[in-house]
Amino acid sequence: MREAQALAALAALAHETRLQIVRLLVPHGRDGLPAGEIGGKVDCSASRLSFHLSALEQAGLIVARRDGRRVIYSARRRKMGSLIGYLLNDCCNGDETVCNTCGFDGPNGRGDCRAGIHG
Amino acid sequence: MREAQALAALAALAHETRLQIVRLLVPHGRDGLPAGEIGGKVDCSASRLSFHLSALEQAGLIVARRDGRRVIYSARRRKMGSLIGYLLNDCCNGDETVCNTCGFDGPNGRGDCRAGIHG
DNA sequence: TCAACGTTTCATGAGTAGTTGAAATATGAG
DNA sequence: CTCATATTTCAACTACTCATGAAACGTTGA
Repeated sequence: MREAQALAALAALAHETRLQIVRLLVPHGRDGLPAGEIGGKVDCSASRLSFHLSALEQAGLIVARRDGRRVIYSARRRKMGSLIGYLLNDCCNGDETVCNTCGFDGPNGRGDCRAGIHG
Repeated sequence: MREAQALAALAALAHETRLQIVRLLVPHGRDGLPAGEIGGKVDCSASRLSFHLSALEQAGLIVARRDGRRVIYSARRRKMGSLIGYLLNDCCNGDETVCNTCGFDGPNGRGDCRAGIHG
């Protein structure tokens, strides 16, 4: 990921509602959620929600598709991964302290990443 | 890391100059760099630099100490790690696609993290 | 104490992002 | 076609962030 993209993604995530939206969408994977349902969970007006969804889409973090009269949004998880990769590698240069602190706990349990990286 | 902290950190990083500063400081670890030297590398006026350094410090991403008439700034690498951990775990729920894409390449080479996490 | 250096603070103005409510658009049902 | 639903767009306003240059602050050395 390039710096410009990373900056756009960071700016998009640096807002409470938008971060909530991403957190909500990631677990739903490709299926995503319709805008209305997202609005019900993050508690904001339709126009505000649309604004934030548009901001996230422009930053490449989510993608929209139409399903009948609803619009389904889903997280672009590779983009999120790229952003995190940028922070780890380009920004922090794979620094050991940074890596050791990220305390990853994926499907195989906390510490997997830490153990794998720096032996 | 809590959401509020993560939001503050993301907002701080979502600026070209400030991202550059962090990138510059991380490799210097605890030793850090004096403000003037940072200013020389990121090419901005002294007052602007001071503003950005202050923003990063308030977000907890860097820390300042005085050394004579100079002020030395260093990256708080654990904070960066915590932010990345927040993005991976709290925000993305340890999602496999996200993790696989982060393409970590720490000291032991690209792919360590990927291999370690999801078998 | 004085002058020089390194850095921060302040006041100001410009630009950008965020919120709101109303109106507009797009789709599906009757 | 008309109506209801789902979502987006628009205009207006507020609030915040950013940049600039001048002034102030703290430290060192003469």
